[in-house]
Amino acid sequence: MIIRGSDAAPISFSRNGLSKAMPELPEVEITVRMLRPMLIGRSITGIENDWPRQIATPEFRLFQERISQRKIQSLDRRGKYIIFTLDNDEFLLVHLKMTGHLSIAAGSEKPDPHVHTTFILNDGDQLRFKDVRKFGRVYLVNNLDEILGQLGPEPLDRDFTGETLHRMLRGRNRVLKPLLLDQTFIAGLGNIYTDEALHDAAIHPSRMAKSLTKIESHLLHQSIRSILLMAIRRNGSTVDNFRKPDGTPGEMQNALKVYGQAGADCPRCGAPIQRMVLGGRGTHYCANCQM
DNA sequence: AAGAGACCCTGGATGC
DNA sequence: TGCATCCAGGGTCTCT
Repeated sequence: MIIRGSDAAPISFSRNGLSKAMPELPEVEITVRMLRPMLIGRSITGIENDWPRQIATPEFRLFQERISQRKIQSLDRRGKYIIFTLDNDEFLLVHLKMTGHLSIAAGSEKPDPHVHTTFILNDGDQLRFKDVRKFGRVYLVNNLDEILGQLGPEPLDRDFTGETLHRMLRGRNRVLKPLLLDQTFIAGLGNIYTDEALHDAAIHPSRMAKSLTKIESHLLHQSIRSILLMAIRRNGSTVDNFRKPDGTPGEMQNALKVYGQAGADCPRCGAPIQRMVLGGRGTHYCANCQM
């Protein structure tokens, strides 16, 4: 199931005790929505690349050959992947990871030094993939399952209900926070919105998945959906670095209640927000009202 | 099935 | 003040 949608915003906090953040489902969705009307129907006539490892598959020369002269038929999202459907039934996939960013620029415009892959479009404009940390990857495949086959359900899909989540959590002997970050469990959640959803549902991140009651599972389901939808409505979170494809920031960062808020008052109960490391990831929560 | 650790990479923070 | 070094940060893969 592919989500027909919009554009993305990675987040990035400066170093004062906070953290860097990356594009999660809402930011990828925003990116897709913004790029879609600008790209559908246009052709890729060539590619420039100064860091071939950004092309995950196939090998660069083959990639170059296969992408050339391809027309973009549609633009979609699945989890945190951006999917370009090409006119030869191949798919160009982009994962922004932490600092990736896609934008369209005139060919005459001087590129940012962190742009490593540039798709030349038929009218001279360019689709630029900028990525400071070089974690992001580009894939060209003829079978989507090759890359997306293992992804879990889409949290905003109609089929993903509270009952679904309850069934998925039941019997899972795993700590909740790392499980929610596992893309094969649910596709699209990242560190920021997982912390926010758990806080919203008043559930402690270190609870075991199987310990959630049916009511708690339904609450968490509702929180995951409402947090993601709010983030999409607010054009994603921008802290420091993140920009939408048109260069403007998102607004969701102003609505974050726990992520990056260590030491601040919990908006619900006033107790200080804590930070701990769970599954190797910074985790923000309120020890007083998340049970 | 679950979890720990490594790896990818950069730039801001820290130490000297 | 300037330079060198350290390490956070998220997703994925490998190994146990």
